Formats: sequence, structure tokens, C-alpha cells
Amino acid sequence: MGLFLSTYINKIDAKGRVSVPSTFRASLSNESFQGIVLFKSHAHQALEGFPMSYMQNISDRLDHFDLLSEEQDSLAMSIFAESVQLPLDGDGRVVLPAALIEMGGLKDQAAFVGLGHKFQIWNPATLDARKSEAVKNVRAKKMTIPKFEGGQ
Amino acid sequence: MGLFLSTYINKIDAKGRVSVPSTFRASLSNESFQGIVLFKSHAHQALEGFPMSYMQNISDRLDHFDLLSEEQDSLAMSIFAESVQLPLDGDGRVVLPAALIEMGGLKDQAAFVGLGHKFQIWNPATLDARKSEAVKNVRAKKMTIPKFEGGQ
DNA sequence: TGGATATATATGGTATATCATGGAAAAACA
DNA sequence: TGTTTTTCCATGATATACCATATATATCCA
Repeated sequence: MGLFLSTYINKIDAKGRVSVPSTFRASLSNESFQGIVLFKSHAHQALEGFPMSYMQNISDRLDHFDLLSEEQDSLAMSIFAESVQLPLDGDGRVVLPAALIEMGGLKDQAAFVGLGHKFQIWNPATLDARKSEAVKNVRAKKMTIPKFEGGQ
Repeated sequence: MGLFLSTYINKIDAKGRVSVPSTFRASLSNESFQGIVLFKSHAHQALEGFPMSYMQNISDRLDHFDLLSEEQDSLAMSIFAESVQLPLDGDGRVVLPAALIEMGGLKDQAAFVGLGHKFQIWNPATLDARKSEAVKNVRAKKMTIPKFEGGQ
């Protein structure tokens, strides 16, 4: 799978249309669904973005919890029920529904932030603060990248 | 994977273009993405450079954290959000974005420093100081190379 | 060994294609 | 038929591909 890297700031027009960065589109080129899946972040006023194929991965992870358990039920409800799949138009744009623009705290600009297998969409004004907070967290908790354990 | 060795100093032209040393390009020849990934070093005023496959590896390792967890979120943000993937042009060059030139403290020259699986890009003027500092550290703390623990 | 020729590399400049974006036409919906 | 949504087209800015040259390195032959 192609990775989502870098930060790109694009304009949201009056109809809610916004260009998905071309490098992101390139990462989606092998997807059967040509578009993205978005839902509100639980931790931030921002949107989480995934390729459709990765939603399968999320679903598999939720199987870690017992079926019908409180966790499974609540997580599934907050992620799957609230997510929307947005197809790319002929020019590489998606239309953000008004509800998502609101939930993401967006105005007339969208900052697409690559995070590897996923990405986020932020209001550019609040993104910088989050970035420095992230770096601070990594330093404070001395987070490191886990050694590869094989597996999948 | 081919190793990055030695130090090469190349010119940065007015458009930010710089030749990737041919030996580095040779190390990249088996990569599916013909280019490099760069991001600002957290420790120095310099740029970290990786092949795309290595970023893929980092992303896979981050999957060991819970999805949407604080750790996963902060680490991904601090690494992937600020990294850029630069394709090689037909003549073996990449264009450095102005932001990266600034962050790396570069002017009109780039020193490519091979460091094994990765490399760094320095302003030649500040690189010498860093090199002797590194040697001093190794001697003072009597650092040695750990034994191989297996893995890939 | 020496010289000439070929090959690869780094670097500079120019032309072309792509991208983001705004707007209009067409289609779908109620 | 009015309204919304989707598709199509135009354009300026930007980035990418293309071509040219010089310098260094390697190869070949006398």
C-alpha cells in the first residue's frame, strides 16, 4: 500500500469541494473504491481519513473484543456509523458534507496530514499547535518505534 | 538493501534541485519507488533521508500500537506529517522544497552523508563539527556496536 | 605507456504536462 | 419545475520532463 506523507493545504470551495493531494491519490491508485473514508477524530477536532481497504483492518481489530461487548458496540457505533465514503470526482476532488466540515472545525481551508497508512484533515490554524504537541509528547514519554515483530 | 556510505557534496541550484550521489542511487535501484523520503532531524539541523521501503517498514511497526491511540497518533504525526517523498528526475536529481532547505540550514550546497540504511543531508559548513563531535562521543563513552539479534 | 575515444556524472536552461481551482453545463432528485 | 448534486471544461501557477553542456572517469587501441 502506498503511504500518506507530508502536509498539504487545499481550499474548500462554496460547495464543499476540496482537492485530495495528488500524492495521496497516487497512494489510492490500487484501491478498488476510488475515494476516501472519513470520520470525526475521537481525540481531536479533526477528521480521520482512510482508504476503503483499511476499514477492513479496523473491523478485524474490533473483533479483538467480544461480540456484543460494550467496547465492540460503542467503538463500532462511533466509527462505522459515523463514517462517510467520499468518491473522487474526475478532477481528484471530494465533496465534504457540511456536517463533517463542522465536526472538523474547518472553514475555507483543509490541511491534509499524512500519517502513514492513514491521514487526518485539520483546520490549518490549529494544526501547528497539534504538531508541536505531538513532538513534545514523543520526547516527554521517550516514545520509540517498536522493533518489527513479524506477524502479518 | 544497498548501504549508503561516504560523504558527497553537491550543488543546490536556484530551483532547489540537487543531484543524489550516483552510489546512493545505485543503493536505491531495487526500490519500487525511485526516489527518497526526507524529513527534518529531531536531533540536528539536518535532514534525515530514507528509501521509501524503510518508511513502509516504520509504518508497519507503528501498527503495533492501538489504532487511534495517543502513542500511535503522536509518533505518526511527528514523523510522517513533516516528511516528503521526492522522486528522482531523469538525471538523478531531486528538488528540495524551500521549507526543507530552511529546516536543514542549507544554502547552495548539500552534503550527503551515508549512514548505512539511511543518510543525512547537511550544510557542509556545519558537518565537520558534527563529525568530530561524533567521534569524540564514541571515544569518551567507549561505544561499541551491539551484537546482532536476528530479525530480518 | 600514452593518447584518443567513449561513458557516466553533475549541472544549467527550456519546454511541456500536471495540478489545484473556479465556473458552467448536465444530470439526478424531490 | 425548482433545487441539489454531479460531471465537464477553462485557466494560471507550478512542477516535471526534456535537452544541452561540461567535467570527470573509464575503456580501448596503438
